[in-house]
Amino acid sequence: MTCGSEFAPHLRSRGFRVTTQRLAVLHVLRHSTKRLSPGQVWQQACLSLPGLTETTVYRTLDFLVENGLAWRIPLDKGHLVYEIAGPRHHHLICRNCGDEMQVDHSLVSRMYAKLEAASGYQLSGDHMTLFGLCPECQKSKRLKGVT
Amino acid sequence: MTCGSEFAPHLRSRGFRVTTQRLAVLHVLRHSTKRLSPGQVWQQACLSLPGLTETTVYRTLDFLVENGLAWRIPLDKGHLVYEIAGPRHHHLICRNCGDEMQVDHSLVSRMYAKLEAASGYQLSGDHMTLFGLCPECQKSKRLKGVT
DNA sequence: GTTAGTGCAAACCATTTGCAGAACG
DNA sequence: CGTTCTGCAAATGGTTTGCACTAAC
Repeated sequence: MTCGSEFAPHLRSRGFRVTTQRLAVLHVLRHSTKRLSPGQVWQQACLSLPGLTETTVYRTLDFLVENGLAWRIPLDKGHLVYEIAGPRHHHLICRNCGDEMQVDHSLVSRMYAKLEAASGYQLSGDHMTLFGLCPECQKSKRLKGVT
Repeated sequence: MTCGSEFAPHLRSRGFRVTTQRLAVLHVLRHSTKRLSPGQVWQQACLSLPGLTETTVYRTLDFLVENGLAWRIPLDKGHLVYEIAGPRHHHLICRNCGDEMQVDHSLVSRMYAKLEAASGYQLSGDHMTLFGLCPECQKSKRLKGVT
């Protein structure tokens, strides 16, 4: 559970307490290459902090999202995954093999501008997750109708 | 419960049965200006078909999504809403007042192409929902930190 | 010492499942 | 008539809540 120096000031400066539970959850998110469900965060955080409660993980994740330290992303069937906040990017997920790929925000920033101009909305820093078929699965076709 | 003539052929031609329950759910989706949660679909469908079960609504919605007659969209906190399938478009939702606005797919089609070119992925006909502040709520600022 | 934050256990609620009966074709 | 689909009721499982206790500051 390193990461204390990375996140503690951010928390303290806003009047929040720096607890081992929060650091454990932050540590897991910070070092995961994948986005994680609450259950997965809990399992992994338990390794460094045995006894950690699932309840606390839920509360901590909500807390981190509200304070801009983590992002919450709803996947296709409503399941939520969490990711450490950082440079803005988006994800493509393969409907067939589940592969996840990151794409830089620069690829879509023009579209954001276009949408704002057309709608008058001021868009949030939303994370987008789009679904499709990865290059490998396109080759090995003969799928059950997934598009 | 009109809509029979609109959807029945599509169902029958694929070997599915045309039931009053399916037509009732389709009717609700077809005539709603908003996207609806399963519970909302159930409530409204019950008006035209008393006795309809929530279970059946869930099964029907899944069925419709799998067969391309409806779209399932996960909102920010993982709650699912459903919408009748139709010409491709996307939604902007105001984080403050909840207002929903449609935007045409043409505004984002170039981005889809760019992403496919950059990633090698073949993207699905995904529906995007982005969040932000609608013009009205931008004016009446003094919000609780929503962005 | 105060108060925010946590653990525990119970409650919650939307969704899913098994099975017997209804109704579509 | 055979099979798909529905209703019912119970189970499920992820998430939330209340409250007493712990620990950060």
